[in-house]
Amino acid sequence: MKIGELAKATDTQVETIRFYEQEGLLPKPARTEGNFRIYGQQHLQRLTFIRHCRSLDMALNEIRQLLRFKDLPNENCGSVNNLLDAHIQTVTNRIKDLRQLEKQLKGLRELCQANQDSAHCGILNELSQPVKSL
Amino acid sequence: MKIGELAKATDTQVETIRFYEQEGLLPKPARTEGNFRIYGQQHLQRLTFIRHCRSLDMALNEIRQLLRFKDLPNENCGSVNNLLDAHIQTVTNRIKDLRQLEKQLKGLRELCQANQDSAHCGILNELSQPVKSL
DNA sequence: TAAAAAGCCTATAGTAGCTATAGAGTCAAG
DNA sequence: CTTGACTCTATAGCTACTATAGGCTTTTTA
Repeated sequence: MKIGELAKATDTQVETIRFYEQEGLLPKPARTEGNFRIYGQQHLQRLTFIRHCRSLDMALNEIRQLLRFKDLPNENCGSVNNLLDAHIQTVTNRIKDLRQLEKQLKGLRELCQANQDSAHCGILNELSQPVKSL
Repeated sequence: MKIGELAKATDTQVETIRFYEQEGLLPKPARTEGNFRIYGQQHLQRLTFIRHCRSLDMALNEIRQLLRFKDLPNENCGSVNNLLDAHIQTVTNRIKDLRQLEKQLKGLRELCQANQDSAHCGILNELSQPVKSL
């Protein structure tokens, strides 16, 4: 399978695949005589794994760790659980932050309902004040 | 006021201030004989505005636009409202995405409660499957 | 008064995870 | 045999900073 086919099969950009190789997430594949990369089922599976993790917003470093566990099938998988728990916590925290932010933004938005001139715009005036919270 | 004082007054890193200058968000200040930057009240106010916007997670480009409106006090501020509305929408969407993600991650986490060996870990196995949704 | 410490300067590279570009080579179809 | 699609490497760009190196200025301390 050439890189374009692998790209289609995993819904990934060609450049991204080369980038993962460079990052050591995907092993270097064999090459044709014309120097084209040739991939097999193992690559397909590994890239599928990576993309699935990315769709869950995991960092490449987290994925690197998960791949290490996958490569050592006799290891205890408690670390996988830990990693996932930590990631869930990160996401939960981020949601909390964003909700807070949303509230602030909506409050700010209410300061100017009319279309007046900038000099009297409640939003611009408020933004000129020092940050209070957050 | 020297750069360090401005940094303290606005709770900003010195490097960040120089970066804003380079980006054209802060006007170039006067210099002392020894080539140190000297800031006045205007700089303080402008940086306060920028930092306030950043604390609301606005992009530098959005801030650039807001600054333009601020600099033209006779302009109609309808664009300010539009910009803010768009930003609120972005944040709201991001929250929605993250909630969905959180759900998926928690579902994934339930696939492995025990500490077994990696080869039988429900999480690693699931991650090896192609992405279905999202 | 001299030396040490703190602060400032510029220029450059690194962070994350790609995306885009340039310029060249390879391959299949018409 | 030429066109077009695909591939190759190397490099730069994106965001918003942060960090580093190496050198100057100013302030503090002995």
